[in-house]
Parts: sequence; structure tokens; C-alpha cells
Amino acid sequence: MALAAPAPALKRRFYARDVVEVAQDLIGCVVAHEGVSGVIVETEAYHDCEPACHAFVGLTARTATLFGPPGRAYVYRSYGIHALLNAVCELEGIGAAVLIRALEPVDGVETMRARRGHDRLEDLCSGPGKLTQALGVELADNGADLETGPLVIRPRPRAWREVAIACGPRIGITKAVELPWRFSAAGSRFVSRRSGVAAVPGR
DNA sequence: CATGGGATTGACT
DNA sequence: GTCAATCCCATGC
Repeated sequence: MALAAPAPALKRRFYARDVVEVAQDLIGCVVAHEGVSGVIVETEAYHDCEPACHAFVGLTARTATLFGPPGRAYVYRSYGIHALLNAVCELEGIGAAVLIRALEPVDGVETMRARRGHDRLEDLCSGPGKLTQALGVELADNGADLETGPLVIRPRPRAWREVAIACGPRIGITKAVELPWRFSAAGSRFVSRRSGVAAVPGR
């Protein structure tokens, strides 16, 4: 019996709803790019109604992807050095996205090690700039369709179906710091930071 | 056209 | 704990 084919990628309608819900539902899902993949263990939600979101300034060249159709990648350069990967959410015309902040490596670990220049498994994808480097995601992937690939996000594997989710304040921002819109797989060794989280009530 | 500010990381004290 | 690297883009003159 051959290995099962990978699950089909998440469809546009998965992303076309409340960005804070999508941020939680993406925990445990799998990001894959050209044979390299990992399980999402940390996310943050951003919405144009709050000032920490790039889309807060309105429609510009930079934010066009955020206001575009859901299910696309929003990739931008941070601090002049790192490419950060988001999944665009909500309906077209609303600027919202989920920042993918950390992965638990699954496939292509040796490729990740070579690209990252680090050996420890926990150092490969435990941060938003680290995981794009490990996956080979670049600015040119901005606007790419996450349903058709080559960069795709797949549903939770069976073992991740019941993952416990923690929440806390978003990291590295100076505005709207009070919103608890950072989510992580409870107890994961692969998140970017360990502190500042609490259990999500009722989930 | 000049300026300033980051959704970070890694090296160093 | 501190701090520099580095570049895209929004803003203002």
C-alpha cells in the first residue's frame, strides 16, 4: 500500500471569514512548499480595523494583497531583512491576514538545515522570519494563491485534530498591544516564545 | 526626492 | 540583558 496522497489544500472559503477564528483554526495545519513542510504551531491575526495591521492605512501598493481575495499569500519584508508570510482572510475589500509565526518541521528537514545554517530542530522554524527562510518563501511569493500552490496550506493531520490552543498578546508590535490575537499550540517546543500565553476559553 | 519606521534575528556584553 | 543589520514603502517637503 502506497503512502496516501497529501490532503488537498485548504480552499478559499476557509479563509473567507473572521480572521481571528481562522488564526486559531490554522494551528495544526500544514504549510508546504516544494517538498519542505511543517505544522503551524503559532499564528497572529491582523485586521484593518486595528492600527497594528498594515492595512490600517488603507489601500496602497503595499496593502493591495491584504485587501484582495482571501486564500492568497501576503509576503512582505520586515526590518529590511526577513520575509514574513501571512494568509489573506475575510472577504475581498477587507484588509485582514493571519501571520504564520512558527512551524514544527515535518518534511525536508535537511533542506531547512542547509537554508538556515542551524542544526537544532527547534531553531529551524521557530519565528516568522526563520520559517520563510526554511521553506524558501520570498517576496516574489506575495499574492500567490495558497490553494493552487506551489506554496499551499493543508488541513490538520489526524494527530492534530484535537490540538489545545493557547492565546496571548501579539509580539513585536507597538499599537493595539492589548488584543489577545496571538495563538499557539499549547506546550509546543517549536513556538517563537514560550511565555505570555493562556488557555483559550471554551475551545 | 529625503526621511523614518518597522508583525526580526543573531551576535555580543 | 543590548544592539546593529538592511530595505521596502508610506509620508512629507
